[in-house]
Amino acid sequence: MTVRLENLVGALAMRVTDDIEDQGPEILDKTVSAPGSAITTIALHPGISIRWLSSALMLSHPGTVRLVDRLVAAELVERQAAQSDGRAVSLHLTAKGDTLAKQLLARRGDRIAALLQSLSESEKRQLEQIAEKLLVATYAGAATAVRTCRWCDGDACNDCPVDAAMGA
Amino acid sequence: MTVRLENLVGALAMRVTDDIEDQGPEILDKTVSAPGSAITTIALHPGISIRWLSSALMLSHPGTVRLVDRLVAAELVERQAAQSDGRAVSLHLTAKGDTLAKQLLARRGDRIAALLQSLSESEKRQLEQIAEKLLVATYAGAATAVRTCRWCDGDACNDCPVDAAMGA
DNA sequence: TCATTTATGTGCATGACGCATACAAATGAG
DNA sequence: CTCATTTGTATGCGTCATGCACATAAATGA
Repeated sequence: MTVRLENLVGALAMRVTDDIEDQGPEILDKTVSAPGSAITTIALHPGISIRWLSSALMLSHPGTVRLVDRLVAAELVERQAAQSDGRAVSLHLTAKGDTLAKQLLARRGDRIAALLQSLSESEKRQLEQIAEKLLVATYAGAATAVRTCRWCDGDACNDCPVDAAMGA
Repeated sequence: MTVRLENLVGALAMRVTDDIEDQGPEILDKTVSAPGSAITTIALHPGISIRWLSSALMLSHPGTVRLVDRLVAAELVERQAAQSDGRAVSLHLTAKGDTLAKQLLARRGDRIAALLQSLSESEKRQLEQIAEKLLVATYAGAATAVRTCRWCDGDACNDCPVDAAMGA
């Protein structure tokens, strides 16, 4: 039985997620949200492998290979050889990709900030504590953490609760 | 410049949205999240037209027609003639569709409840107030409201802040 | 009455995706 | 050290969801 709080949280979460993801079509050509998530995930984890990227995007392995193909063709991403493992691919953003990542993250921050504008300072402090607590409670392994953080802004992620839970 | 609070809220929102949408593949065959959103949207707005459904799902009009075709073929949805407008289609769930909607919403509620479990009673009250305030602040017309509420549980939506903003 | 707008449906082409498979590198047992 | 197994990546192939352009039907208004 769903109670009111749960329902409001669900609705609000979708609203925020929409605000974040709907900018893909605006900046990228007209593709879906996956390319945006890929760009920001690579920005957050330079050198990430295709395998980890696929789990961040909840995409099949071949699907991720093809997505990276498209990003490479768009000159946003480069495949490099991983140092430790000869099979693995080390994904990095090009200068163009880095610019795009900054745009995506800046717009994400702007939109969330606009949404939170109506809160008082005390409400903001409450929300920050609650969000932090929930992110820690939701931690369930590195794979889900990489997925949860796929649109995170590394510069704003000081004292990341997910990282903290990961270390524990 | 994204601050920590904004980043945490964004990450948490994606986490909750994932929890809600990822059940599509589990219950429906193996389609994406759109069918689930369609089912719950029709459950919340019986008799909704294809046009409004398309704006709730952010899908093109032809894409929505095809999606409804699939749902009708799966015996989850029925097309009925709208009473006031001879062109419009009035979408309703079949008994099978209604059962599925209840399953989807129940699981959604369970997952969000599990997430919120770690909060104290006072934190839950704080979060409910904040979520309500943000949903009101984010209201931007009926189209976005239908979209924001596309996964809402009507039974849990007493005193819906979005409806209230819509009336104002 | 008729032109315009609105709601829905269809032909067509594209493109993203998953499955099965292939290949290359690492790992481990003997 | 050799070879079977596992792991990471890439490709052939088919499927299916999607959008665009267009068609049809009903409502609206001059």
